[in-house]
Amino acid sequence: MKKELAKNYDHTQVEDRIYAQWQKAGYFRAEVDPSRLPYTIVMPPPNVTGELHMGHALDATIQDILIRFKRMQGYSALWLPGIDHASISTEVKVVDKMREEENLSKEDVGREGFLERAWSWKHTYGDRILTQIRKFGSSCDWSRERFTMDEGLNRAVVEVFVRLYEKGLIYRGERLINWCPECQTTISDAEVEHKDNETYLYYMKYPVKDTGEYIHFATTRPETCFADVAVAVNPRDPRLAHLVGKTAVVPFVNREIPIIADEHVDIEFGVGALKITPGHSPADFDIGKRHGLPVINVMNDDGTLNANNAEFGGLDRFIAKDRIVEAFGKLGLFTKKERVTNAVGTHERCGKLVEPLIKLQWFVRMDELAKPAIHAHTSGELQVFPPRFGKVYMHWLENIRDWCISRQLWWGHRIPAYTCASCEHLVVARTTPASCPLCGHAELTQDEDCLDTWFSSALWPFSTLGWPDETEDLKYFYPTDTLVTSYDILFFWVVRMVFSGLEHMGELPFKHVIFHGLVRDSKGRKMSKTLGNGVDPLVLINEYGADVLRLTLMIGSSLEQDTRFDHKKVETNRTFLNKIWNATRFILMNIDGTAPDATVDISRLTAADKWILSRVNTLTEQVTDNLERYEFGLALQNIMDFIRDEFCDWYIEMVKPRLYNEDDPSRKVAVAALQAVMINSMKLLHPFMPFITEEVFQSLKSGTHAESIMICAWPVPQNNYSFPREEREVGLIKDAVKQIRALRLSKDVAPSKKVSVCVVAEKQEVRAVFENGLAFFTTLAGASGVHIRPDAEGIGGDAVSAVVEGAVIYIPLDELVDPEKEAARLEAERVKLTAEVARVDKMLSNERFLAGARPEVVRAEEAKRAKYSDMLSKVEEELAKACNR
RNA sequence: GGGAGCUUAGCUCAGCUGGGAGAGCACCUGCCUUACAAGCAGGGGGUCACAGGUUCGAGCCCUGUAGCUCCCACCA
Repeated sequence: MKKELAKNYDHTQVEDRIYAQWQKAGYFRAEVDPSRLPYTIVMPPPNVTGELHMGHALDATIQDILIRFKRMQGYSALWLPGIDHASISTEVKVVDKMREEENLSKEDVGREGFLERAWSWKHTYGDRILTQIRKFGSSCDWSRERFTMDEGLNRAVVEVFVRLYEKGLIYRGERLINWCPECQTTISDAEVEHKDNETYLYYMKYPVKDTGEYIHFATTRPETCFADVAVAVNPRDPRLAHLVGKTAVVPFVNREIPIIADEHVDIEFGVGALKITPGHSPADFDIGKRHGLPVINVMNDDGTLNANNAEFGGLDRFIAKDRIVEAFGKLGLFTKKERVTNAVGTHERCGKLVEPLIKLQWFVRMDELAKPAIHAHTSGELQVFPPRFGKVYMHWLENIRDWCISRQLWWGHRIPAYTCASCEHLVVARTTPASCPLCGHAELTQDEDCLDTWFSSALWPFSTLGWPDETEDLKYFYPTDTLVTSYDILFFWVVRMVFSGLEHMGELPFKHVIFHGLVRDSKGRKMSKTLGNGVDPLVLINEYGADVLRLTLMIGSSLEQDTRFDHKKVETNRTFLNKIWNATRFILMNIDGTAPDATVDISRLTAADKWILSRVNTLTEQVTDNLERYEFGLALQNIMDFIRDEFCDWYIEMVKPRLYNEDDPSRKVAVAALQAVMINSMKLLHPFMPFITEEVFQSLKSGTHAESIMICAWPVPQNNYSFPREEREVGLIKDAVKQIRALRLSKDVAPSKKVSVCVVAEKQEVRAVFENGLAFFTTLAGASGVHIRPDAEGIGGDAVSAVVEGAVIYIPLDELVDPEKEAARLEAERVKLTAEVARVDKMLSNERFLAGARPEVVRAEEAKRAKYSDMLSKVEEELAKACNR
């Protein structure tokens, strides 16, 4: 029975069905198997907040390529999937939803009511995201799926918190933190995005007590005036030296503040004096500490000024700025303002201005934790791809500051700290203490705050494997092998996983980190909601299938660069799938009755068979090597080029006559070779395009094959399928066929018209090659009556000629031949070859080249010299003949 | 202020330790050849940003310049 396939590939008939089969067969499940090596990737958990975007698709594609590749290589390959609770983003979304749908606020529903709604959000959107990841074709081990807030991970979080606290690496303190008035929570330094802001620099002055003088200063933040505790000048500034030690007076609140000297002040800037506001500026906070100055807070959590602002209390910070300047002006204390751009901190989630505020918060002490993470990179133990990101990693760790981890949120891991209601003793504990260890009082209240989302993500590579329990999974799969992520979360996540892994596991969480670029739109812009230029990967999958999406993301890409996503590319990439599909159809049409076993009888192989099998060998080597080096784009290019340019365009065309002739003794071997080459190509392509390769494999496989391509062994090059001689010979025949085709077209010979061809080669072995490939002139070049001869005797001026290595090809075309044009064509060829020969000669006569270049390079150049000189002399002969006509 | 990346065909981009400039799209010519018109055959098109340097040899290494992009950063 011949199998028949539809003429065009239709992913809708394939992808979901195959994914379900894989899942049912349990191929995604990674077993703890001491007889095999583990290969582990933990998926960067997508936020439960939203939809998946192209970045996720790229991320998942790279990881799936690696996992499928390693799985086929025989590793026990685990790709552990999961979702992140995304504390702040989710909380904001749930709050919005609650307000819109129920007209309720957090305060209305309370902590319990809120968490109930948040969990229901998680279930709805979490499930949706996981369904979407499946659509990508991701071969995750779903039996090990985790959520950053599930019970096991909560245990890990509490354990880590307690351990770090007991080691003194977590502390609670009043520090200047970044406060987001919009989201009503603290955020870490990493979450602050500096943006250039057009604003004014205000020139103002305070009266200096008992002198009648004023001290001038310039500031961009007049609204924090009432938090000023000093005015500073540079100690080396002669203009203002006489004021140091005197006292200035802040109007309205009439606070007396010292005029101090500090190196930090830039003499050149403004008027060379700086108002010191430790409560609202990180730089000023440090200066204040140096001089033992007090800290005053003038702002409320919602961004309005508080009661420390005299009559300005209650005003919003932006309104207050103008009012205060106005009021200063009335007192003659404001002189001028000028336009200036300065960098302001914004919250990377909501984009709103962040306020530095003093608050009592929890911090992770970073200096000790950073050291081993720095060492891991300098020692080469942790490898980063592309390597330049290593520098970014180092720079950040070397300049790291303590990490503020507490958030004024409800959705997240609650801080395991308890305060005694009686003696106010602070207890950090794994479980709620029954009573105060200090005074025995039974009533303790837990800290209201939650932890930064990244605190739990930082533990992901080991918490997901069962830590703090010493599970079998943890012992076998940790440390993981490769982490794949986008470079924009290097600081948030990668660095924190590294130091957490080193601290709690004593081992790096992964050996390699791969950073890929961002997926941008066709114009190179970042995809974003506000621009509305985002592309939904699921829409594309519905229309074109996941294979095409994956192909589009990977082809012609490198890790170095962001990639542009263009819908047009998707459309053209689809044709490659169709190519594969039709090659398969062709093979199936020629497999009749019992499908032959794909093992090939070497003794019956023709030169063409040997050539293509040898090429598969080389391809296998290239693809494997490129995958090992994370050169995904190159590996994919290798396969595509092979399938299109060599297998389809040449080999299939070459074997057609054998297939169409039922009596051809080499027919069976051709079918077997077709099948073997196709199956091998599909194996190499499978990590990139899992669905179509499986579908093709299922159509072509015979009894001796595995039941799924997913569990096939990765191809390895085999010496007995390496045929360098046939590669050269078929190469020569291809050259000859191409020359004939080009000649025909240039002479406007109708495709249907047969031309007779005469091949002249003086060497017997060259003639043998052409004798062997005689049929190809007929079938591939439209030749009739091909003659192969040792000399050109009797070939007259009515023929056009072309030169290949070792032979001249003549086509008698009678009246179509224009001697002048022939001469011009040959002359152009002669010029080209002369240049080539000269170039190669120069190299080969250079002793320093012979001494310095690699031997294979020298050999290649020598081969070129032989080839080109031969062709050049033949072209010269033909040219002479043409000119004599 | 510090650092990184990019600049290759009209467009989008590859080019892996230096060794005859590539792909896809677009364009031109000819073909519905029984796997595929979502196709086949053939073709045109590039001082590899610029200027120096190292080298027998540079798109690739070094220095500098220009333009674009990004990251980090407590000059108010």
